Amino acid sequence: MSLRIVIFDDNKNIRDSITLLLQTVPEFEVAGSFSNVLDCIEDVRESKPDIVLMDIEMPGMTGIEAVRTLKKEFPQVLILMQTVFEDDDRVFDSICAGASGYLLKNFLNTKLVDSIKELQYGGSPMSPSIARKVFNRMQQIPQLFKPEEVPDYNLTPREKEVLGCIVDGLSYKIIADKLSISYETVRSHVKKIYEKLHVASLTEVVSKAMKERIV
Amino acid sequence: MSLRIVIFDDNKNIRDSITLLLQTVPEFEVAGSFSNVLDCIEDVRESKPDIVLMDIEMPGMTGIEAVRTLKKEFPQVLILMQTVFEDDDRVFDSICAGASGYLLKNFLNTKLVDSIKELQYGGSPMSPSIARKVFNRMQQIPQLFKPEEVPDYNLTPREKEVLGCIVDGLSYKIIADKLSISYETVRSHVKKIYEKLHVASLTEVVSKAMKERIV
DNA sequence: TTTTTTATCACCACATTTGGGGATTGCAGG
DNA sequence: CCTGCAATCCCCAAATGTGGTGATAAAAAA
Repeated sequence: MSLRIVIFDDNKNIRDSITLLLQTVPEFEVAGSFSNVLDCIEDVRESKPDIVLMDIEMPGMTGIEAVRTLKKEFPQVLILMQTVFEDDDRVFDSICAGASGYLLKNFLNTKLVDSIKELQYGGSPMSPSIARKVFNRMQQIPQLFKPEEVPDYNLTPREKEVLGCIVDGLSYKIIADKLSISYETVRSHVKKIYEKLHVASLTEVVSKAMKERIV
Repeated sequence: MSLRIVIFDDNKNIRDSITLLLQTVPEFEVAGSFSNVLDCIEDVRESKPDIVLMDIEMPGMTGIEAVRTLKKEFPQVLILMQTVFEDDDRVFDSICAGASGYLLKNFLNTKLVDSIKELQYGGSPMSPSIARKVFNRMQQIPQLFKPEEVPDYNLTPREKEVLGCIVDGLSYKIIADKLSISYETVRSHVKKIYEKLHVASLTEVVSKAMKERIV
């Protein structure tokens, strides 16, 4: 049983060379090839692909928008981004839009066929630098991935309140005013917070509090 | 120049076979091989590896804990998880702990050498099913990965560098030291940052920078 | 009931940051 | 060539934050 593939890319040369490349694999079938994604829903409805190769930079609508659209209409279709861009925005946008793989174009010749097979068998092929970006991003936002481990530091309610003000960038004086307590009291709370968070400056407090989403 | 690799795995057979496998590659050097991670800091300090292969299931301390520990002490060391587990918890825990790759053991023989090379050249090798998991997870939490509007504030490279240090909680003195510039220069940069971000204190800088993901 | 924790306040000495001025170099664009 | 700007450095005075060592009253836990 053959694997139906369609290509969206505004560059005819690329479409053609991809087509040629894919035709060297018996079980692949290029079911369509389009220069823009304006009618992508119709195109996909008619060509019934298993896998879509999607460029990002295209006239009219971007490939990323098209991914969003297609995934809503055809959730089972696997989409492989193939593009020259590797800025974070476009990479993560594509993934969040529903792409299942992200291949940089300089890897096209050597990796495209393998990547498509990997997609088919439940993988998510990416170029190495993309994979690293993904890892880094996941490490930057740890609390999203392990909602379990939210350190508590057992701050008291009042301390949390003060902490909130600090994170908002308020000075001790203003905090004292806002909470209707004395400057020295604010200081006391801050000292406790320092102890409990194991830090030694306001900037560290803000940084730690935001990273670990205590606020 | 050779690449130093150490292995943590409680199974001697596996350690030995990995060692044999790696020895077939001239530029690889197995700098150590340990059956547990209880002394991993010491082990790594002494063997000075570029890359650590880490099993998860080990007596005493898990490989995931070890990753966290090692990454704190030796941020530059790249860690490749190599394990039989592919439940979401352990996969994402490992990544968030600081691993730079995740290889299932049934891929060891065929992929280990390639994966290590990929790590070295800035990639993050994963077994296909792991990659798919990662994509799925990122798609589940889209709004947090979506790079909404990321205001730029046109900070200069140097200013961004200083900003990074501030967010890390460093004081002007330390920053000056770290960037090998004078205290007064740091101040100049900070003044500029204040202007550009429209803030008036370090805490506001940290807060704003983290909220808007400038860093 | 006694002890601990929480929230409040105070003082001193020291460190760090902030706001206000300037200055020099070197580089890129008009 | 001149202008603008990034990056480097300097000084002073004032504001703000930090570390240490207290204290008191009320509430919660033991």
